[in-house]
Amino acid sequence: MTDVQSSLTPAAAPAVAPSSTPRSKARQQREQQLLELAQQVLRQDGFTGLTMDRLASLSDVSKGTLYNHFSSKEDVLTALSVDSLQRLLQLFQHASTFSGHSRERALALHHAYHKFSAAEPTLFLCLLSAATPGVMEKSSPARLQQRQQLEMQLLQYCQLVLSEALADGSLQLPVGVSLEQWSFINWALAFGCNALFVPLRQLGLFADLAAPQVNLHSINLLFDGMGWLPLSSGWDYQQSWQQIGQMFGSQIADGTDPLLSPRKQEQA
Amino acid sequence: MTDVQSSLTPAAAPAVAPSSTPRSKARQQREQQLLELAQQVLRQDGFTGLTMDRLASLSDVSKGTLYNHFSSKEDVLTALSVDSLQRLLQLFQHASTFSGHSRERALALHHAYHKFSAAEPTLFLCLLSAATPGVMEKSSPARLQQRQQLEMQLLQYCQLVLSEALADGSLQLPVGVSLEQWSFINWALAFGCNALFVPLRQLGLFADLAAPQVNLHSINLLFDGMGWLPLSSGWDYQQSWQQIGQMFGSQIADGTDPLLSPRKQEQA
DNA sequence: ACCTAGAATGACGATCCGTCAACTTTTCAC
DNA sequence: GTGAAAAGTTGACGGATCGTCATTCTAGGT
Repeated sequence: MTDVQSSLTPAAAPAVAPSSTPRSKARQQREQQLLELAQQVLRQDGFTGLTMDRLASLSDVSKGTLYNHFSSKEDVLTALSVDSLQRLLQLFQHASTFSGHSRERALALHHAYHKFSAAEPTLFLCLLSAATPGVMEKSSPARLQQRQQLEMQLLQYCQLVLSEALADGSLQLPVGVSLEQWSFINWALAFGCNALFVPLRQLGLFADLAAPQVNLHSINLLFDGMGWLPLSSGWDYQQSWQQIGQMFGSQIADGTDPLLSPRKQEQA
Repeated sequence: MTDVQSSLTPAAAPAVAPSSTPRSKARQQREQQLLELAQQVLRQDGFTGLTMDRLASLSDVSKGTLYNHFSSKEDVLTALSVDSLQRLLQLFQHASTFSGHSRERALALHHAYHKFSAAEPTLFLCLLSAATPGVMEKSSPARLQQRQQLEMQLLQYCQLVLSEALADGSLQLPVGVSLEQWSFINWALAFGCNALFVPLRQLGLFADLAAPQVNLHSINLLFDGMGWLPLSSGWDYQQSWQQIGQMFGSQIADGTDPLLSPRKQEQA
């Protein structure tokens, strides 16, 4: 609880053992295809348009097989959220390698989160929906646990950067405050900002240019409040933000919501 | 967009005209009873347990009449979220009268939000669910608009307190930053914190004592980052928090999730 | 007492969910 | 190579829930 320093090297390995038997390998591959398809349906016809019958008929498997992968319709949403978290984890891993001072690396984590929500609004909405009781009540315990575990891993990246900042002296922890608390607060701010942004963007409100600005401002306020050096008054974080954006440029297709995002795979 | 100063006196009046004809008055009263009942069902049997047939059979009206009030099951959830926002609005109104300096009043708003989410987790989860596409797609446009309008009114309270702080000199707006941005950021942080807290609390994790602490810390970080005087280093906001809590003591039943919260009304 | 506009009812059709007995494919022992 | 057991697949089916609508009821006016 107090000292996580020792376990602070987040593993980039997938949350579940890849179980390299050819059987379950093919199984996982098909599951990915199904999730891909579900995503496509969500984008085209909204969350109301996603039904199990439809998903089955559009795919190359039957409904029975579909239910071999997902325990319920809601389980599909949770699975999509797990997928999103795994991709976020990769982005975080990449972001944490940004060459700069520790506060810039923390900014890179926020940037990754923000860019993901902007580039993949549908997946982000899955993330939001999967946090809803109506969905959680009907999802399989296994998948819920997977989700929670991934969230923990993401939080560990936050804690990693924070601990680096403590180590290099650019940040100091006041008495009575824990590392976990500050990383939780970072998580909450990022989640809140993006959760409020995405629906607004979906409605066409809010110029796309405003969102990153406000996001950056919010992070600067938080970090300045922490006393994280260099303060925003003594560093051009606008420029850092753009540099980080360039680093991510190739990783995330920005702007539009691409139809097939993670890997282009046609169903055979 | 730039100057909302003039319209910064939030009205406490209900969002919709009370339309005092005796007909629609009775109609609204019954709608309240139905929402009360729906809430009860949600608490007892979860979001999965809420069906229109069940709601109708438990109430004193038939399904047809139910659908005269709500266009769909999801519309009930949105209606509950509208109800929640109206109660939040009242709490905000009360909070904004706290006698203290402007930063304390802002803290009071956050306190109100936090306490509401802790005292009425079910209603807060309605608020969360109603922001979900699956629910929004099936809700009536009228009620969605009502929700948005109430959110605007709540934001106006944030802007009101911020503008007071600007007026008394305890806060200064940097160039390139708008009042709306800062109030939005406040909203996002509060939403994020509570949205992450509530599910954890539901699962029994997270001691109830930790949540307010972290919440207060997060607000202090944000306000310190804004340079809002007096800074947390020069004022005991822990004490302010408790004083505000006492002020709300009678307004919100703390701790447990009371079965009949807003007004005790038995169905005749 | 009668009439009419509007409200209430609950039976009904439609949709969608999740299951399961029958059927096909794969694996593996001999 | 063969046959049997294990694993996987299928789609028709039962059940649950949604939302509607023709019918019935009621309140208020003449």
